[in-house]
Amino acid sequence: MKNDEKKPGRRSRAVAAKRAAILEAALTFFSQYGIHGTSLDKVAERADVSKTNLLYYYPSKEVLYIAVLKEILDVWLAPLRALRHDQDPLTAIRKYIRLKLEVSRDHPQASRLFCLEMLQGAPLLKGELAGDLKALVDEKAAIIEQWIVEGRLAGVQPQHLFFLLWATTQHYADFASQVEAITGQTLSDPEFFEQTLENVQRMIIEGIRVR
Amino acid sequence: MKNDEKKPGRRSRAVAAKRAAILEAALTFFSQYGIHGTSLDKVAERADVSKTNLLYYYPSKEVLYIAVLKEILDVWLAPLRALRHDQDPLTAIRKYIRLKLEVSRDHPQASRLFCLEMLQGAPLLKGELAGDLKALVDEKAAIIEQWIVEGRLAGVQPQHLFFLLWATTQHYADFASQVEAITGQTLSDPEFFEQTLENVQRMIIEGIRVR
DNA sequence: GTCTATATGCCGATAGAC
DNA sequence: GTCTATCGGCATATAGAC
Repeated sequence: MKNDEKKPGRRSRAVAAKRAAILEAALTFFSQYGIHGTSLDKVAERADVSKTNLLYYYPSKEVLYIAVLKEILDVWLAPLRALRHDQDPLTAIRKYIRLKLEVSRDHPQASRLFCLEMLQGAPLLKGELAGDLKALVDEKAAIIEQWIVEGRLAGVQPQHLFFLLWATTQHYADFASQVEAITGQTLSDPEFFEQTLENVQRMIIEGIRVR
Repeated sequence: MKNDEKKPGRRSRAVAAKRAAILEAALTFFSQYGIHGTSLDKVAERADVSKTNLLYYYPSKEVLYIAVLKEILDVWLAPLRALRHDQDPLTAIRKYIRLKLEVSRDHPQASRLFCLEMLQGAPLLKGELAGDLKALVDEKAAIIEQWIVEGRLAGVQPQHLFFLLWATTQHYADFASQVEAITGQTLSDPEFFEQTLENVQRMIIEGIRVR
């Protein structure tokens, strides 16, 4: 209690580890079955704590769910934050695609939970969406627009470009089972990852019209 | 019982109407809350039948869920079926984007339920995915490849092109709340629909590099 | 085919000892 | 902080009358 935030001692470090274990276990199930399809028993078992103990750290299922959501939102936003105007437009977007595809490879569960939340109308994320995300997107959209004005990027509406980028990169995480059913491969296969990256970058930058 | 399939009489027509009402109500809830987040009470209420009666027509929740899934799979596949080799490649793909975007506008719930199922690893659709879908995709991928060989389309791997097309068009249904949070608009607004279509078609066909 | 009543099981959350 | 025991509610599904 004394030093919960700063200079974590042995005790609070153990506590933090436990909270982290619970969060991770929760993400595993929430991202696949949703909040309703997940029982606290399962989460507790996976995190190797008792259900009562879990409820000691997170007083209700919804509190736990929101805690998980907040964590993943940062992961999801990180690549976009990296977009700056003092870069070459095409290089920047190529890099953005790589970063986002890495998220799909390394944090597919985060991507899926985010998607799940959106499908439901984002009831628990509406605030963040209208606030933080909207502000961030507006800021980055201005960069895109400037590039277009400078004639360094073809004329498209920035929001639609973002949607195209998000949708395409997340697809490999959210629809992984479909991707696997059709290609027989996963992003965790380095060869398939590079091949995917190459194709996505090329299609978005160059389009599919023959020159 | 006599003529359940052919020449539906008054009785079986009434039955069919009831089954349809149940399916529609079920889609409404399943697509938003998933199978676990949906109670049969709610579905029954919405379809204006008693819960017991619902269970008479669909003996279990899972049976009902699968029935709904099967229905929407057709809707989802229809645009792809329309793709033929004897078309101009770019015209065909432009049209495909329009059809798919119309599905996102007119059947957003179907799109969302499909997405939800994918997120879970498509446990109840794995069979169809590996069979029907895979076959259809292979067939259509061959068309794309032929266009490429003929020099009428830029060189990309057909599967990745499909993923790009699917992801982008479905995004406007599945992430509608995000789209609305950022643009303040919906596909049901005709102006926004045309603007979206225009942007998506241009980005995919032309890319974002300046010429 | 449709109803009322109910069996049955699961799960979130709390009480209270230690 | 962690445990055992348990409450209370909800939801699927069935039994059986009409």
